[in-house]
Amino acid sequence: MQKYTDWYIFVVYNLVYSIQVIKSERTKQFIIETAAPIFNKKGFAGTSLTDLTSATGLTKGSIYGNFENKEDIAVNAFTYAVAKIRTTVHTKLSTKQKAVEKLHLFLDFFLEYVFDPPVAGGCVLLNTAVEADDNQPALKEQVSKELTRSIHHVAELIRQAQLSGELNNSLNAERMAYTIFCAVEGAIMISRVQGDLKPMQEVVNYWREQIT
Amino acid sequence: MQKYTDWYIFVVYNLVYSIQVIKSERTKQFIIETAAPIFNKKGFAGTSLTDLTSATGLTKGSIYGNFENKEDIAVNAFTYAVAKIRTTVHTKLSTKQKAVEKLHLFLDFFLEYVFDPPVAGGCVLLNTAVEADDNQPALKEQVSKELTRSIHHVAELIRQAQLSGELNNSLNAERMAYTIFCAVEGAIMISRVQGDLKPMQEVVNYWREQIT
DNA sequence: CTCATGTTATACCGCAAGGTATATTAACTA
DNA sequence: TAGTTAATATACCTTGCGGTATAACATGAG
Repeated sequence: MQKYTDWYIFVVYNLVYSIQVIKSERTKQFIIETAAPIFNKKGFAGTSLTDLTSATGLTKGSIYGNFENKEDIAVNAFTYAVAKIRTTVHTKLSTKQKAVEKLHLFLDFFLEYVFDPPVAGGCVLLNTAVEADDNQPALKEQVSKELTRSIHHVAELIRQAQLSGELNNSLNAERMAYTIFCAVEGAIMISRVQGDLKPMQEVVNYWREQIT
Repeated sequence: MQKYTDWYIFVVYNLVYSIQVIKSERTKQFIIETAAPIFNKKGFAGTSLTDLTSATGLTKGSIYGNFENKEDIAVNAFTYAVAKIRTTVHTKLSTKQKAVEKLHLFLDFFLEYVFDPPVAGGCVLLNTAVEADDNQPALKEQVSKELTRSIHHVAELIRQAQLSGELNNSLNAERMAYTIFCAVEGAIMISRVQGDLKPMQEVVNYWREQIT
Protein backbone atom coordinates (compact mmCIF):
# COMPACT_ATOMS: atom_id res chain seq x y z
CA MET A 1 0.00 0.00 0.00
CA GLN A 2 2.75 2.38 1.05
CA LYS A 3 4.64 1.07 -1.94
CA TYR A 4 2.10 2.37 -4.44
CA THR A 5 1.81 5.70 -2.64
CA ASP A 6 5.56 6.14 -2.88
CA TRP A 7 5.47 5.15 -6.51
CA TYR A 8 2.80 7.72 -7.39
CA ILE A 9 4.78 10.40 -5.60
CA PHE A 10 7.79 9.29 -7.58
CA VAL A 11 5.88 9.60 -10.86
CA VAL A 12 4.65 13.10 -10.04
CA TYR A 13 8.15 14.02 -8.87
CA ASN A 14 9.51 12.84 -12.20
CA LEU A 15 6.96 14.87 -14.15
CA VAL A 16 7.67 18.05 -12.23
CA TYR A 17 11.44 17.86 -12.36
CA SER A 18 11.92 16.10 -15.69
CA ILE A 19 13.25 19.21 -17.36
CA GLN A 20 15.82 20.06 -14.72
CA VAL A 21 17.33 16.85 -13.43
CA ILE A 22 18.30 13.81 -15.45
CA LYS A 23 16.27 10.73 -14.70
CA SER A 24 18.93 8.57 -13.10
CA GLU A 25 19.61 11.21 -10.45
CA ARG A 26 15.94 11.34 -9.59
CA THR A 27 15.75 7.57 -9.41
CA LYS A 28 18.87 7.44 -7.27
CA GLN A 29 17.46 10.03 -4.89
CA PHE A 30 14.15 8.18 -4.75
CA ILE A 31 15.92 4.96 -3.84
CA ILE A 32 17.96 6.71 -1.14
CA GLU A 33 14.93 8.36 0.43
CA THR A 34 12.95 5.13 0.36
CA ALA A 35 15.82 3.04 1.69
CA ALA A 36 16.77 5.36 4.56
CA PRO A 37 13.86 4.53 6.89
CA ILE A 38 14.09 0.84 6.03
CA PHE A 39 17.77 0.62 6.95
CA ASN A 40 17.00 2.69 10.04
CA LYS A 41 14.30 0.28 11.17
CA LYS A 42 15.76 -3.08 10.20
CA GLY A 43 19.47 -2.35 10.28
CA PHE A 44 21.96 -3.09 7.52
CA ALA A 45 22.13 -6.85 8.02
CA GLY A 46 18.38 -7.06 8.51
CA THR A 47 17.52 -5.24 5.31
CA SER A 48 17.35 -7.29 2.12
CA LEU A 49 17.42 -6.16 -1.48
CA THR A 50 13.88 -7.48 -1.72
CA ASP A 51 12.85 -5.05 1.03
CA LEU A 52 14.18 -2.26 -1.15
CA THR A 53 12.71 -3.46 -4.44
CA SER A 54 9.25 -3.95 -2.95
CA ALA A 55 9.34 -0.57 -1.20
CA THR A 56 10.49 1.31 -4.29
CA GLY A 57 8.54 -0.72 -6.85
CA LEU A 58 11.80 -0.92 -8.79
CA THR A 59 13.76 -4.01 -9.73
CA LYS A 60 17.17 -5.20 -8.65
CA GLY A 61 18.56 -4.29 -12.05
CA SER A 62 17.40 -0.75 -11.63
CA ILE A 63 18.85 -0.44 -8.16
CA TYR A 64 22.19 -1.97 -9.11
CA GLY A 65 22.32 0.36 -12.09
CA ASN A 66 22.46 3.24 -9.63
CA PHE A 67 24.52 1.75 -6.79
CA GLU A 68 27.53 -0.48 -6.59
CA ASN A 69 26.23 -2.73 -3.86
CA LYS A 70 24.12 -2.88 -0.73
CA GLU A 71 26.65 -1.00 1.38
CA ASP A 72 26.73 1.81 -1.18
CA ILE A 73 22.98 2.27 -0.74
CA ALA A 74 23.32 2.21 3.05
CA VAL A 75 26.08 4.82 3.07
CA ASN A 76 24.07 7.14 0.82
CA ALA A 77 20.93 6.59 2.89
CA PHE A 78 22.87 7.45 6.04
CA THR A 79 24.26 10.65 4.55
CA TYR A 80 20.79 11.67 3.38
CA ALA A 81 19.23 10.92 6.76
CA VAL A 82 21.85 12.90 8.66
CA ALA A 83 21.40 15.88 6.36
CA LYS A 84 17.63 15.74 6.80
CA ILE A 85 17.88 15.68 10.58
CA ARG A 86 20.43 18.47 10.64
CA THR A 87 18.16 20.60 8.47
CA THR A 88 15.20 19.91 10.76
CA VAL A 89 17.16 20.93 13.86
CA HIS A 90 18.66 23.98 12.19
CA THR A 91 15.27 25.19 10.97
CA LYS A 92 13.79 24.77 14.41
CA LEU A 93 16.62 26.51 16.29
CA SER A 94 16.75 29.42 13.84
CA THR A 95 13.36 30.65 15.09
CA LYS A 96 14.97 31.88 18.31
CA GLN A 97 17.75 34.38 18.95
CA LYS A 98 19.01 33.68 22.46
CA ALA A 99 21.35 30.71 22.97
CA VAL A 100 19.43 29.50 26.02
CA GLU A 101 16.21 29.49 24.04
CA LYS A 102 17.94 27.54 21.30
CA LEU A 103 19.08 24.99 23.87
CA HIS A 104 15.53 24.64 25.14
CA LEU A 105 14.28 24.14 21.59
CA PHE A 106 17.00 21.57 21.09
CA LEU A 107 15.68 19.64 24.08
CA ASP A 108 12.06 20.03 22.93
CA PHE A 109 13.07 18.72 19.54
CA PHE A 110 14.07 15.40 21.08
CA LEU A 111 10.74 15.04 22.83
CA GLU A 112 9.10 14.96 19.40
CA TYR A 113 12.01 13.05 17.92
CA VAL A 114 11.42 9.92 20.01
CA PHE A 115 8.24 8.74 18.33
CA ASP A 116 8.17 10.96 15.25
CA PRO A 117 11.72 11.27 13.93
CA PRO A 118 12.53 12.91 10.57
CA VAL A 119 13.56 9.47 9.34
CA ALA A 120 11.34 6.68 10.65
CA GLY A 121 12.92 4.06 12.88
CA GLY A 122 14.55 6.19 15.56
CA CYS A 123 17.80 8.08 15.79
CA VAL A 124 19.95 7.39 12.76
CA LEU A 125 23.16 8.20 14.62
CA LEU A 126 22.29 5.85 17.48
CA ASN A 127 21.11 2.99 15.28
CA THR A 128 24.00 3.27 12.86
CA ALA A 129 26.61 3.65 15.59
CA VAL A 130 25.45 0.54 17.41
CA GLU A 131 25.39 -1.70 14.35
CA ALA A 132 28.40 -0.24 12.55
CA ASP A 133 30.56 -0.44 15.67
CA ASP A 134 31.69 -4.03 15.16
CA ASN A 135 30.74 -4.47 11.54
CA GLN A 136 30.99 -1.55 9.08
CA PRO A 137 34.17 0.54 9.21
CA ALA A 138 32.97 3.00 6.52
CA LEU A 139 29.74 3.90 8.30
CA LYS A 140 31.51 3.85 11.64
CA GLU A 141 33.84 6.60 10.49
CA GLN A 142 30.99 8.75 9.19
CA VAL A 143 28.78 8.38 12.25
CA SER A 144 31.75 9.10 14.49
CA LYS A 145 32.42 12.44 12.79
CA GLU A 146 28.77 13.42 12.79
CA LEU A 147 28.53 12.77 16.53
CA THR A 148 31.54 15.00 17.18
CA ARG A 149 29.94 17.73 15.06
CA SER A 150 26.66 17.48 16.97
CA ILE A 151 28.30 17.66 20.38
CA HIS A 152 30.44 20.61 19.34
CA HIS A 153 27.28 22.33 18.18
CA VAL A 154 25.72 21.94 21.63
CA ALA A 155 28.96 23.09 23.29
CA GLU A 156 28.97 26.17 21.07
CA LEU A 157 25.42 27.05 22.11
CA ILE A 158 26.41 26.74 25.76
CA ARG A 159 29.45 28.98 25.22
CA GLN A 160 27.30 31.56 23.47
CA ALA A 161 24.90 31.52 26.39
CA GLN A 162 27.82 32.06 28.73
CA LEU A 163 29.21 34.96 26.67
CA SER A 164 25.85 36.72 26.70
CA GLY A 165 25.50 36.15 30.42
CA GLU A 166 22.56 33.77 30.09
CA LEU A 167 24.47 30.92 31.66
CA ASN A 168 26.99 30.75 34.49
CA ASN A 169 30.59 31.03 33.27
CA SER A 170 31.79 28.48 35.81
CA LEU A 171 30.14 25.65 33.86
CA ASN A 172 32.38 23.43 31.78
CA ALA A 173 30.68 23.88 28.41
CA GLU A 174 32.23 20.93 26.65
CA ARG A 175 31.60 18.54 29.54
CA MET A 176 28.01 19.69 29.79
CA ALA A 177 27.54 19.30 26.03
CA TYR A 178 28.84 15.74 26.12
CA THR A 179 26.58 14.87 29.03
CA ILE A 180 23.48 16.47 27.51
CA PHE A 181 23.98 14.79 24.17
CA CYS A 182 24.75 11.38 25.66
CA ALA A 183 21.73 11.61 27.95
CA VAL A 184 19.44 12.48 25.06
CA GLU A 185 20.73 9.61 22.94
CA GLY A 186 20.34 7.19 25.83
CA ALA A 187 16.83 8.49 26.40
CA ILE A 188 15.89 7.88 22.77
CA MET A 189 17.03 4.30 23.11
CA ILE A 190 15.13 3.68 26.34
CA SER A 191 11.97 5.60 25.49
CA ARG A 192 11.65 3.81 22.17
CA VAL A 193 12.25 0.31 23.50
CA GLN A 194 9.80 0.93 26.34
CA GLY A 195 7.27 2.67 24.13
CA ASP A 196 7.12 5.36 26.81
CA LEU A 197 8.11 9.02 26.58
CA LYS A 198 8.90 9.19 30.31
CA PRO A 199 12.67 8.59 30.11
CA MET A 200 13.06 11.38 27.57
CA GLN A 201 10.76 13.63 29.57
CA GLU A 202 12.86 13.15 32.71
CA VAL A 203 16.07 13.85 30.82
CA VAL A 204 14.67 16.95 29.11
CA ASN A 205 13.25 18.25 32.39
CA TYR A 206 16.55 17.68 34.15
CA TRP A 207 18.43 19.82 31.62
CA ARG A 208 15.68 22.43 31.45
CA GLU A 209 16.25 22.92 35.18
CA GLN A 210 19.99 23.21 34.69
CA ILE A 211 19.72 25.62 31.77
CA THR A 212 17.74 28.68 32.87
CA MET B 1 13.62 -54.86 52.56
CA GLN B 2 11.88 -54.27 49.26
CA LYS B 3 11.01 -50.83 50.52
CA TYR B 4 14.66 -49.91 51.08
CA THR B 5 15.65 -51.37 47.73
CA ASP B 6 13.05 -49.20 45.97
CA TRP B 7 14.25 -46.15 47.83
CA TYR B 8 17.84 -46.91 46.96
CA ILE B 9 17.00 -47.32 43.30
CA PHE B 10 15.01 -44.10 43.37
CA VAL B 11 17.86 -42.09 44.86
CA VAL B 12 20.48 -43.55 42.57
CA TYR B 13 18.22 -43.06 39.57
CA ASN B 14 17.70 -39.43 40.47
CA LEU B 15 21.38 -38.90 41.08
CA VAL B 16 22.34 -40.34 37.73
CA TYR B 17 19.48 -38.64 36.00
CA SER B 18 20.45 -35.32 37.50
CA ILE B 19 24.00 -35.85 36.34
CA GLN B 20 22.63 -36.42 32.83
CA VAL B 21 20.67 -33.23 33.04
CA ILE B 22 23.66 -31.33 34.33
CA LYS B 23 25.71 -32.73 31.48
CA SER B 24 23.26 -31.64 28.79
CA GLU B 25 22.70 -28.38 30.59
CA ARG B 26 26.43 -27.79 30.43
CA THR B 27 26.38 -28.13 26.65
CA LYS B 28 23.47 -25.75 26.52
CA GLN B 29 25.27 -23.36 28.83
CA PHE B 30 28.41 -23.63 26.73
CA ILE B 31 26.45 -22.68 23.62
CA ILE B 32 24.82 -19.74 25.42
CA GLU B 33 28.11 -18.41 26.74
CA THR B 34 29.78 -18.77 23.36
CA ALA B 35 26.86 -17.24 21.49
CA ALA B 36 26.36 -14.24 23.79
CA PRO B 37 29.39 -12.19 22.67
CA ILE B 38 28.76 -13.11 19.02
CA PHE B 39 25.18 -11.86 19.10
CA ASN B 40 26.38 -8.81 21.01
CA LYS B 41 28.95 -7.97 18.36
CA LYS B 42 27.13 -8.91 15.16
CA GLY B 43 23.53 -8.48 16.20
CA PHE B 44 20.75 -11.01 15.77
CA ALA B 45 20.30 -10.56 12.02
CA GLY B 46 24.04 -10.42 11.47
CA THR B 47 24.77 -13.67 13.30
CA SER B 48 24.48 -16.89 11.31
CA LEU B 49 24.18 -20.45 12.54
CA THR B 50 27.55 -21.04 10.94
CA ASP B 51 29.03 -18.33 13.19
CA LEU B 52 27.77 -20.33 16.15
CA THR B 53 28.82 -23.77 14.93
CA SER B 54 32.34 -22.63 14.10
CA ALA B 55 32.69 -20.79 17.42
CA THR B 56 31.46 -23.72 19.49
CA GLY B 57 32.94 -26.50 17.37
CA LEU B 58 29.53 -28.14 17.53
CA THR B 59 27.25 -28.95 14.62
CA LYS B 60 23.85 -27.58 13.69
CA GLY B 61 22.24 -30.81 14.81
CA SER B 62 23.75 -30.45 18.25
CA ILE B 63 22.67 -26.85 18.60
CA TYR B 64 19.14 -27.53 17.38
CA GLY B 65 18.95 -30.42 19.83
CA ASN B 66 19.31 -27.88 22.63
CA PHE B 67 17.38 -24.92 21.22
CA GLU B 68 14.21 -24.49 19.23
CA ASN B 69 15.55 -21.94 16.80
CA LYS B 70 17.92 -19.02 16.40
CA GLU B 71 15.75 -16.65 18.42
CA ASP B 72 15.69 -19.15 21.30
CA ILE B 73 19.48 -19.03 21.42
CA ALA B 74 19.46 -15.23 21.29
CA VAL B 75 16.95 -14.90 24.11
CA ASN B 76 18.94 -17.27 26.32
CA ALA B 77 22.17 -15.48 25.45
CA PHE B 78 20.61 -12.16 26.37
CA THR B 79 19.38 -13.45 29.73
CA TYR B 80 22.80 -14.89 30.49
CA ALA B 81 24.57 -11.67 29.51
CA VAL B 82 22.32 -9.51 31.64
CA ALA B 83 22.81 -11.77 34.65
CA LYS B 84 26.58 -11.66 34.19
CA ILE B 85 26.65 -7.87 34.03
CA ARG B 86 24.36 -7.53 37.02
CA THR B 87 26.62 -9.83 39.03
CA THR B 88 29.68 -7.83 38.03
CA VAL B 89 28.09 -4.55 39.11
CA HIS B 90 26.72 -5.99 42.32
CA THR B 91 30.08 -7.47 43.30
CA LYS B 92 31.81 -4.18 42.65
CA LEU B 93 29.30 -2.03 44.56
CA SER B 94 29.20 -4.38 47.54
CA THR B 95 32.77 -3.40 48.47
CA LYS B 96 31.55 -0.02 49.70
CA GLN B 97 29.05 0.92 52.41
CA LYS B 98 28.05 4.50 51.69
CA ALA B 99 25.54 5.14 48.92
CA VAL B 100 27.58 7.99 47.46
CA GLU B 101 30.62 5.73 47.25
CA LYS B 102 28.49 3.10 45.53
CA LEU B 103 27.37 5.69 43.00
CA HIS B 104 30.98 6.64 42.33
CA LEU B 105 31.88 2.99 41.84
CA PHE B 106 28.92 2.65 39.51
CA LEU B 107 30.33 5.47 37.37
CA ASP B 108 33.85 4.02 37.51
CA PHE B 109 32.45 0.70 36.40
CA PHE B 110 31.30 2.24 33.12
CA LEU B 111 34.74 3.69 32.43
CA GLU B 112 36.07 0.13 32.33
CA TYR B 113 32.89 -1.14 30.71
CA VAL B 114 33.39 0.81 27.46
CA PHE B 115 36.30 -1.18 26.08
CA ASP B 116 36.29 -4.20 28.39
CA PRO B 117 32.69 -5.20 29.01
CA PRO B 118 31.73 -8.43 30.82
CA VAL B 119 30.31 -9.66 27.51
CA ALA B 120 32.39 -8.59 24.50
CA GLY B 121 30.78 -6.30 21.97
CA GLY B 122 29.57 -3.45 24.15
CA CYS B 123 26.52 -2.87 26.30
CA VAL B 124 24.08 -5.73 25.88
CA LEU B 125 21.13 -3.58 26.89
CA LEU B 126 22.02 -0.87 24.41
CA ASN B 127 22.76 -3.22 21.53
CA THR B 128 19.71 -5.37 22.12
CA ALA B 129 17.38 -2.42 22.63
CA VAL B 130 18.42 -0.76 19.39
CA GLU B 131 18.04 -3.87 17.25
CA ALA B 132 15.03 -5.38 18.99
CA ASP B 133 13.14 -2.10 18.89
CA ASP B 134 11.65 -2.57 15.42
CA ASN B 135 12.23 -6.29 15.01
CA GLN B 136 12.03 -8.65 18.02
CA PRO B 137 9.08 -8.20 20.38
CA ALA B 138 10.26 -10.91 22.79
CA LEU B 139 13.69 -9.40 23.36
CA LYS B 140 12.21 -5.92 23.36
CA GLU B 141 10.05 -6.81 26.32
CA GLN B 142 12.95 -8.30 28.27
CA VAL B 143 15.36 -5.46 27.64
CA SER B 144 12.66 -2.96 28.53
CA LYS B 145 12.14 -4.52 31.95
CA GLU B 146 15.86 -4.79 32.63
CA LEU B 147 16.34 -1.11 31.85
CA THR B 148 13.61 -0.16 34.31
CA ARG B 149 15.24 -2.33 36.95
CA SER B 150 18.64 -0.72 36.38
CA ILE B 151 17.31 2.83 36.58
CA HIS B 152 15.37 2.05 39.75
CA HIS B 153 18.54 0.67 41.23
CA VAL B 154 20.34 3.96 40.62
CA ALA B 155 17.37 5.92 41.96
CA GLU B 156 17.43 3.79 45.10
CA LEU B 157 21.11 4.54 45.67
CA ILE B 158 20.40 8.27 45.31
CA ARG B 159 17.53 8.04 47.81
CA GLN B 160 19.75 6.17 50.26
CA ALA B 161 22.38 8.88 49.92
CA GLN B 162 19.71 11.48 50.65
CA LEU B 163 18.42 9.61 53.69
CA SER B 164 21.89 9.39 55.18
CA GLY B 165 22.52 13.07 54.47
CA GLU B 166 25.21 12.41 51.87
CA LEU B 167 23.18 14.07 49.10
CA ASN B 168 20.90 17.10 49.05
CA ASN B 169 17.25 16.20 49.67
CA SER B 170 16.05 18.74 47.14
CA LEU B 171 17.30 16.60 44.27
CA ASN B 172 14.71 14.67 42.31
CA ALA B 173 16.16 11.18 42.74
CA GLU B 174 14.20 9.50 39.98
CA ARG B 175 14.88 12.25 37.45
CA MET B 176 18.57 12.22 38.29
CA ALA B 177 18.69 8.43 37.99
CA TYR B 178 17.10 8.54 34.55
CA THR B 179 19.52 11.23 33.40
CA ILE B 180 22.60 9.48 34.78
CA PHE B 181 21.69 6.16 33.25
CA CYS B 182 20.74 7.63 29.87
CA ALA B 183 23.96 9.65 29.78
CA VAL B 184 26.06 6.60 30.56
CA GLU B 185 24.37 4.52 27.86
CA GLY B 186 24.78 7.30 25.32
CA ALA B 187 28.42 7.62 26.32
CA ILE B 188 29.00 3.91 25.74
CA MET B 189 27.59 4.26 22.25
CA ILE B 190 29.69 7.30 21.37
CA SER B 191 32.93 6.22 23.05
CA ARG B 192 32.80 2.84 21.33
CA VAL B 193 32.02 4.12 17.86
CA GLN B 194 34.74 6.76 18.17
CA GLY B 195 37.23 4.39 19.78
CA ASP B 196 37.84 7.09 22.36
CA LEU B 197 37.15 7.04 26.11
CA LYS B 198 36.69 10.82 26.21
CA PRO B 199 32.87 10.95 25.94
CA MET B 200 32.52 8.51 28.84
CA GLN B 201 35.15 10.38 30.84
CA GLU B 202 33.29 13.65 30.41
CA VAL B 203 30.00 12.07 31.44
CA VAL B 204 31.52 10.33 34.47
CA ASN B 205 33.31 13.50 35.54
CA TYR B 206 30.13 15.52 35.19
CA TRP B 207 28.24 13.21 37.53
CA ARG B 208 31.17 12.89 39.92
CA GLU B 209 30.96 16.66 40.34
CA GLN B 210 27.21 16.49 40.94
CA ILE B 211 27.45 13.64 43.43
CA THR B 212 29.80 14.63 46.24
C1' DC C 1 11.91 11.72 -36.20
C1' DT C 2 15.92 9.04 -35.66
C1' DC C 3 19.42 7.02 -33.44
C1' DA C 4 22.90 6.60 -29.95
C1' DT C 5 23.01 6.56 -25.26
C1' DG C 6 21.36 6.22 -20.74
C1' DT C 7 18.29 3.78 -17.81
C1' DT C 8 15.44 -0.03 -16.14
C1' DA C 9 13.55 -4.87 -16.41
C1' DT C 10 14.11 -9.85 -17.01
C1' DA C 11 16.05 -13.92 -15.99
C1' DC C 12 19.33 -16.14 -13.94
C1' DC C 13 23.67 -17.58 -10.95
C1' DG C 14 26.11 -19.52 -7.01
C1' DC C 15 25.82 -19.72 -2.42
C1' DA C 16 24.75 -19.51 2.34
C1' DA C 17 20.87 -19.00 5.16
C1' DG C 18 17.75 -21.38 8.76
C1' DG C 19 16.04 -25.64 9.63
C1' DT C 20 15.28 -30.96 9.78
C1' DA C 21 15.20 -36.19 9.24
C1' DT C 22 18.05 -39.60 10.24
C1' DA C 23 22.25 -41.97 11.41
C1' DT C 24 25.75 -42.35 14.74
C1' DT C 25 27.88 -42.15 19.11
C1' DA C 26 28.09 -41.55 24.09
C1' DA C 27 25.91 -42.05 28.57
C1' DC C 28 23.68 -44.49 31.88
C1' DT C 29 20.51 -48.45 33.54
C1' DA C 30 19.69 -52.82 34.64
C1' DT D 1 28.22 -55.97 29.74
C1' DA D 2 23.95 -55.50 26.98
C1' DG D 3 20.26 -52.68 26.02
C1' DT D 4 18.09 -48.33 26.05
C1' DT D 5 17.92 -43.69 25.77
C1' DA D 6 19.88 -39.16 25.45
C1' DA D 7 23.08 -36.29 22.94
C1' DT D 8 25.50 -35.14 18.87
C1' DA D 9 26.89 -35.55 13.90
C1' DT D 10 25.83 -36.20 8.96
C1' DA D 11 23.62 -35.12 5.04
C1' DC D 12 20.31 -32.82 2.99
C1' DC D 13 16.16 -29.57 2.07
C1' DT D 14 13.98 -25.24 0.64
C1' DT D 15 14.26 -20.57 0.47
C1' DG D 16 16.02 -16.27 -0.12
C1' DC D 17 20.22 -13.86 -0.32
C1' DG D 18 23.46 -10.43 -2.90
C1' DG D 19 24.84 -9.86 -7.32
C1' DT D 20 25.08 -9.84 -12.71
C1' DA D 21 24.65 -10.47 -17.92
C1' DT D 22 21.80 -9.07 -21.10
C1' DA D 23 17.59 -7.71 -23.19
C1' DA D 24 14.15 -4.13 -23.53
C1' DC D 25 12.86 0.34 -23.25
C1' DA D 26 12.96 5.51 -22.53
C1' DT D 27 15.35 9.74 -23.12
C1' DG D 28 17.23 13.54 -25.24
C1' DA D 29 20.62 15.51 -28.86
C1' DG D 30 20.90 16.56 -33.62
